[in-house]
Formats: sequence, C-alpha cells, structure tokens
Amino acid sequence: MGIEKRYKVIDIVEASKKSNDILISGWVRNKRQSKNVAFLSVNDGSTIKNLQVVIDLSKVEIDLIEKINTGTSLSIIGKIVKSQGRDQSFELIAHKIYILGVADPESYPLQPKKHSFEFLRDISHLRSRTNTFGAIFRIRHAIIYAIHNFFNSKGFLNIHTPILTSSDAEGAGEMFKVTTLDIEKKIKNNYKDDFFGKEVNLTVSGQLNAELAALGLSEVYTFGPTFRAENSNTSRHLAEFWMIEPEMAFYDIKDNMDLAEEMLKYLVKYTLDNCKDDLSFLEKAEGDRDKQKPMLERQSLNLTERLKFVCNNTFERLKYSEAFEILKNSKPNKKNKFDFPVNEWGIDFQSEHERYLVEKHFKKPVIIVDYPKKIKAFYMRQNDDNKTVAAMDVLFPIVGEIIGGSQREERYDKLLSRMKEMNISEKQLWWYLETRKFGTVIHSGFGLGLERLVQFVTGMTNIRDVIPFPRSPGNCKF
RNA sequence: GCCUUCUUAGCUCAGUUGGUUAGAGCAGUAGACUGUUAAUCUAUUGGUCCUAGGUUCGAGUCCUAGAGAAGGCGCCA
Repeated sequence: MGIEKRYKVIDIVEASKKSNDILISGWVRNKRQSKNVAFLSVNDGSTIKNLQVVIDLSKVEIDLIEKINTGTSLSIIGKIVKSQGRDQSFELIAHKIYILGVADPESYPLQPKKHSFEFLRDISHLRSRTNTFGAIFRIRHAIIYAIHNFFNSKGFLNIHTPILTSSDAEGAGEMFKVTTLDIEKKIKNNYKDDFFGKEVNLTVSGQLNAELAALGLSEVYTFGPTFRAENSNTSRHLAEFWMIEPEMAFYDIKDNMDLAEEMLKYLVKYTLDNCKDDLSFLEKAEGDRDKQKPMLERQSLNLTERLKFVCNNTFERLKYSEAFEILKNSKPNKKNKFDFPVNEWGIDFQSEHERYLVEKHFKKPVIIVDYPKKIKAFYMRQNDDNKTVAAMDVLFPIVGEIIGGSQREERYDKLLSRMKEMNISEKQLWWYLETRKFGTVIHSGFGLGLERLVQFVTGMTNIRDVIPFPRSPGNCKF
C-alpha cells in the first residue's frame, strides 16, 4: 500500500476505471456474509452510492473479515469488474484489505436501518456517515459553490465583512456579547477596560459594511456567519447561520427583485443539474415519510417537481397594499380562520398569511414590495407616498421568508430624519451617513438565508438538519 | 418567551380499565447457508419504563414539580 493512487467511490460507480489493481478507502456501511463470500458496502462520501466490495472468503484471513463491521474504516486494493448483482454496474473484487479503524458493533450507534432525525441530531459527530446527511451536505456544498459562481460571473466582488462589530443599531435582533472581561468578577459594565475599549458583539448582518464597499466597488456580496441571540424555538431559526448579502450600487428595487429571482432560479437549477442522485434519494425518503402521514399533510408535489416549479415559474410580484386586499377579502379571513385577522392596513403579515398567499392563492413564489414604513428598518428607501418603503420579501412555500431586502435610502436628509424618528444613534453611524454625504448613489441589496435555501432544496423540515453542527437556544454541542 | 404533545431495550416503537414475571422488529451474540445488497433462516443476550415526590392494597399507566425533545406561534434569514 502507498504506491497505488486512491480512487474515490464516485469514480468507480459512475464510470469504471480500468486499471488493474486500484486502491479505495472508506467506511463500511453494511456487511453481508455467506459461507464462501462476503460483501461490503463501502462509502467515502463522494457519492450517495456505495461501492460493493466482494471478498472470496477462501482467499482472505477469516479473522480479518470478522473484525469488519458497520462503521469500520478500511482501505482495499482490488480489481474492478462488471457486477453480477443487480444494484450496481461495477464492483471491486478485493485482493488485499487493510483495516484502518475498527468500530465496535456493540457500541457503534449507526445501523443499516432508518434512524430518526432527532436521534441523528444527538450524534451529529457521526451523522455525516449516513445517506441522508451525506446527500444534504453535498447539496449544501453545491449551493455554496454555485453562489460564488453566480456572483463571479456577474462581476460581483466577495467582501468579508467583520464578524466582531461595535454597531448595535441595526435592529436585526438580540446580539451575542463578546468580551475578555471576567464576568465571574462582576465588573460593572466598564467596557473601557475591555479588549476593544468598547462594547462589541457578534454580527447580526454584514449589510451596513457591504453597503460601504458597494459604494465604491459597485457590486459586492458578503457570505459569512451571522449570529442572533433571539430565543427562537422553531424549525427555521438558528442562533448561528450563514447569510448571503449582495449589495449593488445603481440598482433600484426592481433591479433588486430581478437579481433575487434570477439568483434563486440559478441556484435551484444548479442543484437539479448537478445533484441528481442526492436529490432523488431525498425525494424517495420524503415520499416514504409522507406515506406515514395523513393525506392532508402530504406534499402535493414531490421534491424535484417543487424545484422545477421554482425554476419554471415567474415569481408573483405585488405590493403590500395589494397583498393586504387579497388577504382581507380571502375566505379564511372572512370566516375568521386566521389567528391574526387582516383588517387594518399597516399590520405585519404573519406566517399564516404568507403561507396562504404562496401555497393557496398564487401557488408559486411571491415577492411582496412596498411595505408600510413603520414595520421596516430605518435604512430602507422611503417612497413618495410617505407611507411605504421600497422593501421586498421573497416568500417560498414551506420555509416562508427566504429573502428580505430593500432599496437603501441614499438621500442624506431623508436618512437622517428617519434615524431620528426611530432613535438610531447618528453618532454611532456617522460613517454610514458619510456615504450619503459624499458621492451618494441609489443602491439596493438583500439577505438570503443559506440554510433556508438548503432546507427548500433538500425538503428537510427542520433547519437543524441542514447545517453540520447546529446552534440554537440551549444547544451548542460538538 | 407562549401553546400543544411526547419521553418504555443500543435504535424504531407496542403496552388494553391501574393488577402476576414489561413485549415486538432491527442491531448485538452463537450457529446455518454456493453472489448478497436494509440478505435470509434458527437460537439468544439485553430494561433505573426521563428524574423527584405523591395518590393507591398495587403505578410503565393517575396527580404535582423538574429536565429533555418534537410540532405550532412570535422575533426573522
């Protein structure tokens, strides 16, 4: 061992490499044994498919074979041949087997059977060895790659915005404090003695910094971790998640919507084209789970149908006021079926309202624009009606709000007066204001939650299952 | 943070109206079997019924509190 080139499982199951003796390494998913022959299903994470390894028991030490169980890591040198079995076209006839690490079958928690996602979440350190999580993480990678691809092809620059931030004026949620002070000693909030000499938090958004860069580089995007200390206990919130935030000079709200729609379609199409095996595995798994559910809770479209649906349909665009009228006159509202009635212009839509618009009324992705200014952030551009701002939310089935964005207020006076109205410290954000003082231009941007997109593409119902090591209230394991 | 539900073998789950020694499938272990594919067949090990109190002649089952989890809601991406 050592001289042979290591092949990946995907190289063999997709197209036979016809060298004589080749080397494969991976983890055993399953062993099947009869009197004269044993079969191993070996996976190395390169594909959802397993490599079938055939062992002639008369030619290999039996002690060695007995040490091999589900979870064992090994390297095998052997020959690729056409498979006699029905589930694969090629298989590896083992000539030499090296056990790298045994896995005690009495204590190894993964079995060749279905495990609940809750159980696998408790063993996140091992769950990437399962079919489902292998598929999810390969798809997650494909999406990340496609994001950079998309922006690069459009001339966007990737900007790293800081993770440590001293601005707490963004209003995007509760923040995690960062300090080197000894909290055991109960120092009375004297941040002058702290590492940075001031109060510092983990970022809740890279937007304000990205705006600075866009107002000089034209088109930029950030793609980094985001931290929210909200006590959110839902299947679509994390305390640490990854967000993509493009920020574009010379883009108005319509350009912004066009970009958001083009991008989502590109990313979904990319996974349809490049993750076929993983998607069809997830689709089948979802179908099996659906069969256990009552008719009403089942998906009306299967996974790839839902993805194609996004790619092939123009997103419905409408103003908040139009959405408000539709909801106000909707059957569930008139019959008092909503928990939150739609009666007064200016209310914030609840997720039941968004789901009605997306899943019942339009039956496709929806972009709502021009929200009432009093329910939106200070930096959003005020419309001429003096009531609304150029904000947009892209709503998807199941996951809800997948993108939130706006045209930014580029007029110094308007921005300043809005900050005063909303009690945002102009002293703290002097640098933000200066971009409007010197060479201001119209510009726009939005935030896309990576995990929510991965959730939609994989059909996973809990966001904690689309990030390798989820952080949520009361949970920071692994 | 609020509401609802759940917690029984390593995993997935049964467990009747409160009643003797708590069950199944899978995994594990032992064996059988000429190429299997969540292999099959036979036998078999394995339990603090989440924790702490309480009611009762008797609690896996009923009550109270706590812990953890899931789903829904709010906050949002």
